[in-house]
Amino acid sequence: MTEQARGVEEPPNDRAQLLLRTLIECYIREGEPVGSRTLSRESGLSLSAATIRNVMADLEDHGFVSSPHTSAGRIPTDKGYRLFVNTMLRYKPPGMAEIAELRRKLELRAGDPKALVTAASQLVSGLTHLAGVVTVPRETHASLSQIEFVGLSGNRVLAILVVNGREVQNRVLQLERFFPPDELRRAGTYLNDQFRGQELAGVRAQLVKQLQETREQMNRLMTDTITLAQRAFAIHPGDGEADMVIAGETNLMGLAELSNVDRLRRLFEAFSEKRDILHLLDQSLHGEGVQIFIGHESGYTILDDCSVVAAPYTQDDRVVGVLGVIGPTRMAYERVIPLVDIAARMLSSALNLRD
Amino acid sequence: MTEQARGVEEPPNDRAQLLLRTLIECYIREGEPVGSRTLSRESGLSLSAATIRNVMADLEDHGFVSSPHTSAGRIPTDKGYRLFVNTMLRYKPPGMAEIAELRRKLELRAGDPKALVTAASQLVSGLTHLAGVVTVPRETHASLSQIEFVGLSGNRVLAILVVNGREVQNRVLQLERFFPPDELRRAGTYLNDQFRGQELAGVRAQLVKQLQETREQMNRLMTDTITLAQRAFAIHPGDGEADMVIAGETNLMGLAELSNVDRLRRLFEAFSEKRDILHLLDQSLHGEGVQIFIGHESGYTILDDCSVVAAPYTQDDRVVGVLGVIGPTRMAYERVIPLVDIAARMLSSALNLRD
DNA sequence: AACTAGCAATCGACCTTGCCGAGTGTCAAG
DNA sequence: CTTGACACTCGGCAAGGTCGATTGCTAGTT
Repeated sequence: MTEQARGVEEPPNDRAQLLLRTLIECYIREGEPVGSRTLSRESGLSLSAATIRNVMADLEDHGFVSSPHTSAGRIPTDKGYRLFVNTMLRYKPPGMAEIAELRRKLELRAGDPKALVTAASQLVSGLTHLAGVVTVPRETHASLSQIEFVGLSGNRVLAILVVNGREVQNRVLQLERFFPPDELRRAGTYLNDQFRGQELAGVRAQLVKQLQETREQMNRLMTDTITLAQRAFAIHPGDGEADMVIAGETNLMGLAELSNVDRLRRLFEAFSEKRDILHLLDQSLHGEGVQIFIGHESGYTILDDCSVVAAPYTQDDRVVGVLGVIGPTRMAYERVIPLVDIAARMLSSALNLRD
Repeated sequence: MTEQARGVEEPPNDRAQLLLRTLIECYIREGEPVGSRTLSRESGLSLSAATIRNVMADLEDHGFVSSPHTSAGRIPTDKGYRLFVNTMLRYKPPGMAEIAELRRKLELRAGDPKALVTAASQLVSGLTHLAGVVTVPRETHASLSQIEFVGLSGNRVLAILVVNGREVQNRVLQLERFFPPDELRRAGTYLNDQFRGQELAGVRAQLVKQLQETREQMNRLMTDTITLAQRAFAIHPGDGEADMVIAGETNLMGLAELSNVDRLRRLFEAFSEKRDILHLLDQSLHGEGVQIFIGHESGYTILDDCSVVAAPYTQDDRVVGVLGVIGPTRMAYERVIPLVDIAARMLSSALNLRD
């Protein structure tokens, strides 16, 4: 029994790999099934079409390529793309001009995370002609810089939290009783003195503890202050769950592989639902560097025939979000992957720019 | 010379109108060109197909219908739809269940304009199976309830404006020098005493006047306070220009009349550009009640084959935005128009709910 | 043993043809 | 003014045919 005959999952030999690479490059370029004659011309090897057919039959047996029907060349399978991406990709880094544009447009928005994310999404979308997607940074470590209370009409109070010295969060609290302005001010001063510079999560924990201790002493004023603070520091809707910004979805329209209108609609609905896409991107949060999900690998049938290339980005050396693109499986990986990589780095550095 | 022969723009006679109405109702229902036999069956008049053909020829001469080609029935032109909508529409108001759903889901979000607008957009989109679009309320009259300053890192100061007793605006100001906390507090107290309850625009004007008067007295502290305030009340980016929320764009996919992929893409690009759509909706801001733009009437070629049904909504008896839907010219006007009307009223009342 | 050439078979893409049905315009008769 | 009859037009559909590309296989070559 030869190795071949056993039909196990060993990688194909060098020649077959070269041919697979040529085939995938051709297919990505042309978008049409590649036949043996074309490969014989383009591979660089001086092999006849007949020989190539034999190799192709092997590759098909091993599941790297498939034929849409008898007598239309071969197209890569997800497994074929995976091998291609893993072991035989020749990266083409973006040109200096593109890098410069990225840097310029991102640095322009340094200091405003929301604008940065939007810009990054639009930039990668524009440069790749695919859909760009960036999750908004999650507040992993949110240290309290300042808190203020402002009385609104009725029993409502506006809590303003300044976090990490630059981001501002507003929370409107509906309270049980009216708090006069000076009481609000006193509460603010107390909290600022007590908790400035600490993590929000930690503050919450301490407040609970204090509340129990103080309640025993029946100090009404203190209890109220702490209750007020607890409300302000309560988990905010949207605190934990991430959000994302998508740009250039329209680039996906008119792509041959998504010509099925119904599939395209479901894809767009997935974009506005966000849930599945976010779950997928979450997986890139852990793991370093560029992650690539090819076709069914994502696990979401909506993304069949689509690939996702994503890279985490950091703030203060912690991963806080993911930048990536979504496009057809047949995308120019050799250009997209380095671009996503660089864009994620630039976004990180723009996020960390202090002003 | 008979009236007919003069070929002027007089409306067609009753019978022709009835036939036109039947034709349009048929076409909206079926989506296919309507022939003379169908009309003869459905019109209720006992006329033969031949007679109807004569009437149709007249209607075509007057530009109310057109034939895609010889020997395919007739379809309405924009002008035909216009006459239909203006003079012979039989409204079908939405059912109680739908009205109840609208009211419930909107009242749930009373007090949060942004959430209201999003919900309204999704609701009308869902009920009509078209794209829902709502402009966010413009702050026509913004009376200052309260202003507070919070020092941030560096020379930056966060200004918090509470407007109309409920809406909160944050503005980060990059200042020339450092303002210590007590100076910020004094400025806040001064401005609150001076301007509480006044219109933002008025405040701006008064500040300019005060600045000139005070400058002559060389009161450094006062000048600085006023400069600070001026910055806080400066025209905010996005203050003047409106924004909007679109929901259910995907409903437009797969509609026969938008099957042209390229047209669909341009339409979606117009959605994300927003500019043209906003201009169009602006026209509905003035004018009362439901406005309808049919096909080319909008003046934007992107919206050819599309109609826009929109109605302004109010806050404190002033028009502050527009609620509407975008769909194919061939839409069920008799259901959509009353729905948009009611939805706009409900949005108004939800906006005016005090809590 | 590896490679190649040749060949038949297969299949999709594309075009033509013919035909059907739906629809129109016209005309003469009622 | 209405009607039925007739000729004509056009899109859609199915059947059939050609063309080209590609494959699998086999037999021959290096």
